Amino acid sequence: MPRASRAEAERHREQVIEATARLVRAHGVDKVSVPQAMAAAGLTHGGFYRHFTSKDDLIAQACSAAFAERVTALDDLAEDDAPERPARAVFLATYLSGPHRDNPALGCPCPALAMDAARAEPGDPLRRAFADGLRDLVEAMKPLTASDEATALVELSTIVGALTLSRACAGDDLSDRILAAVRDHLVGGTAEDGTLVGGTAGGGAETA
Amino acid sequence: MPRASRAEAERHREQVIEATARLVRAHGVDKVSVPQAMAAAGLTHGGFYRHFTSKDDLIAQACSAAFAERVTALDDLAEDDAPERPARAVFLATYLSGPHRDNPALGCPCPALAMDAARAEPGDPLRRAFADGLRDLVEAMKPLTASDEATALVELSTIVGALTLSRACAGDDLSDRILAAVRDHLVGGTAEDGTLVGGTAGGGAETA
DNA sequence: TGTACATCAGTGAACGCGCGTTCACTGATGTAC
DNA sequence: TGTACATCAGTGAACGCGCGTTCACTGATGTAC
Repeated sequence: MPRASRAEAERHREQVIEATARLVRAHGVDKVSVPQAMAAAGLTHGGFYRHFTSKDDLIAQACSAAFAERVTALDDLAEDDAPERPARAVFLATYLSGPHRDNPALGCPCPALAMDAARAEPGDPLRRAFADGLRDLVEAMKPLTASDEATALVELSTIVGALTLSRACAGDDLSDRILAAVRDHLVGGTAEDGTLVGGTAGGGAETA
Repeated sequence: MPRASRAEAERHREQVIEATARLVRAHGVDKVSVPQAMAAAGLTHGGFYRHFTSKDDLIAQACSAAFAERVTALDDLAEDDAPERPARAVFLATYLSGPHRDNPALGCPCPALAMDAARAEPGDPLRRAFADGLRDLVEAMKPLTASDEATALVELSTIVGALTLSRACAGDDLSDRILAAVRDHLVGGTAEDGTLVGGTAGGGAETA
């Protein structure tokens, strides 16, 4: 493959970013290599620097792509809001589900990338990408939870912490108990919004 | 230093574990090398395998040490409980403080190590060390929050998520707003336990 | 529309580096008498 | 208590490996006429 057309090259660039957005959520920033990311688009590593200025550059773009993907999903969810199937309850139950815990690659970038972002140097583009993405995600959550930023931040903190901890002890009884406890707390009996989602049963789709 | 006494060797082992417990919380499992960990006890890397069977072994022991350190701190805090200075409020305000956000090395292992544990292979001793440590930490929290496991899990999830996110966007306005929102939510006006800790002011000690 | 040529997407070998781990060696410690 | 010797904590060089990055090269694409 000695020379691709501009359209092909642009498609390759997008494939690399999308694949990295998945790989990085599943395995962490340090465990995704340039050769791996390029291979995901069927390319060898040599051409990497025609698309990106550095590995850090790619990682930051992958982080932004992951947040953008989630914001779109949240916007779609908010549009499908209905009294018998409140978007907030659907969002929380899906977020706090076994499938979301077990499939970080397509899940929320907050639990997956927050510590990588926290450990990035001040000049690392990942820091800005994460902060900007987080801000967008909080904005997208407001219509679902309440219009108040503080409430959205508390609710996001709660579900991010729950998913983070449940992933860390996956395979242990405690993992499911964490998800169930937080699900009950947020969408169970005493939630501000009345919802139809009640008990401690698991399940839910892969993304939210 | 060709041959240390057994007592010295044991002290070296403990120094390596303690130093690694700090390094690993600050920089992550992948960023702490065997030479670094040994250097923290004034040793070269060659003698590493007289103390540990592998790097994974050291990391797991460091994780356990970090949890043990925190459980001790929590037990001490519970003993100092007083009506005018409720241990729960002290714990939460300290946990959700700027100093705790900015000093992961001596802080809670949950936000610092959860994703490293989540990404460890099933056979990796870090997974078991984290799950066991988490269980101990939840037990130690019960006397502070409520005697109910579910409540402790919800509260822990909330503060772990808040610290994780605030670290990821440290340097940005949003970082302080996350900590303030969750602090107000948990120890502010509507908290189940009445407390004396009220507003949105920052501060607090380094550990809790 | 057809030809000549510059552009540049992708290749694959090479670089220097730090990693986890191994090993022959040193010499003080710990022990047996 | 004093001596002889085995033990073993720590040293430092070496291993194979994969990493991020660079670079000379290839040849189809895109463009100028």
